[in-house]
Amino acid sequence: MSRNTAQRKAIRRSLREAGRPLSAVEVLELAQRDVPGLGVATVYRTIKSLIEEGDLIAVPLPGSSDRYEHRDAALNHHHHFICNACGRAYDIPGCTMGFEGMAPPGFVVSGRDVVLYGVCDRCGEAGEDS
Amino acid sequence: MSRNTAQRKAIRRSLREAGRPLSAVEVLELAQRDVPGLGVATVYRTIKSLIEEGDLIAVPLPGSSDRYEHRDAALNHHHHFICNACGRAYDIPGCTMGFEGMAPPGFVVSGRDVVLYGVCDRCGEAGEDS
DNA sequence: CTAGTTGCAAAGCATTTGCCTGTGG
DNA sequence: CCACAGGCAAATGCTTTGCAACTAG
Repeated sequence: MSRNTAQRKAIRRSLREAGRPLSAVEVLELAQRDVPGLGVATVYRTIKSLIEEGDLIAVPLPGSSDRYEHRDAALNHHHHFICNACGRAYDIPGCTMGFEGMAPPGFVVSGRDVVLYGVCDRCGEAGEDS
Repeated sequence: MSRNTAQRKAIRRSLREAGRPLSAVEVLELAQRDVPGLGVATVYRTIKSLIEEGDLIAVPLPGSSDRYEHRDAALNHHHHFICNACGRAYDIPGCTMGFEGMAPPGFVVSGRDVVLYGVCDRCGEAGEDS
């Protein structure tokens, strides 16, 4: 069913090699290196089908558009980091718990999202010349 | 500079009485009880000016549009809960920490968002007739 | 009186869909 | 060959903005 076209290959490769969750635009830009004529619609359509196939998961973040990463990366439960300088998202390994009991009575907790904000290593380096 | 119009009063009142963070549409619907002709644009504009005045804060949530709540409500640091059934957002009192050390070396953490998902008390009751 | 405020409608953005051409298998 | 995939452009949904009429102070 999936026809393994050049564009699909480029999109998969971008996500695989990024090592962090990518936004649709980031995927587009990376994949366009392989397939210059690639359009946004194709990126969105391919991402959606990859999610349906179970290869990719969507990472919703507060205040910014969804990122996407390989299911494998999400298997070991982790949280995310957003750089206030460059806006990139990163994975943070490790699972924190103890939230389930925080909810008021009558509320049933079934999941959680933890997002840290700050400055990433790359942006930290760049601004160190104080 | 703020002219204390009927619509502004209605919007402030909705947010004050809700007791939880409201989306723009929720504000609109509540405020329209007082001012039937109220338009969305006014809600967004008023919310923005209330934020600039420091009365309101925006609450960005993963995967859904921003909610807004009184600054006072946000003063005692807290997290948020989103009901998977009705989509409403709630405040959860209490501050969890110990995240700052989780970031990889080179990453500086300056803030965090914790969002819990599940079923709220209202929706829990409704579905209890099993 | 008159600058800030409002409602409406149009403009922006990011994402989605329709449609017709292109192509992998 | 031909159904799926892709590119373009139009359509969406949410938020913002332009503008002329309106009103609080």
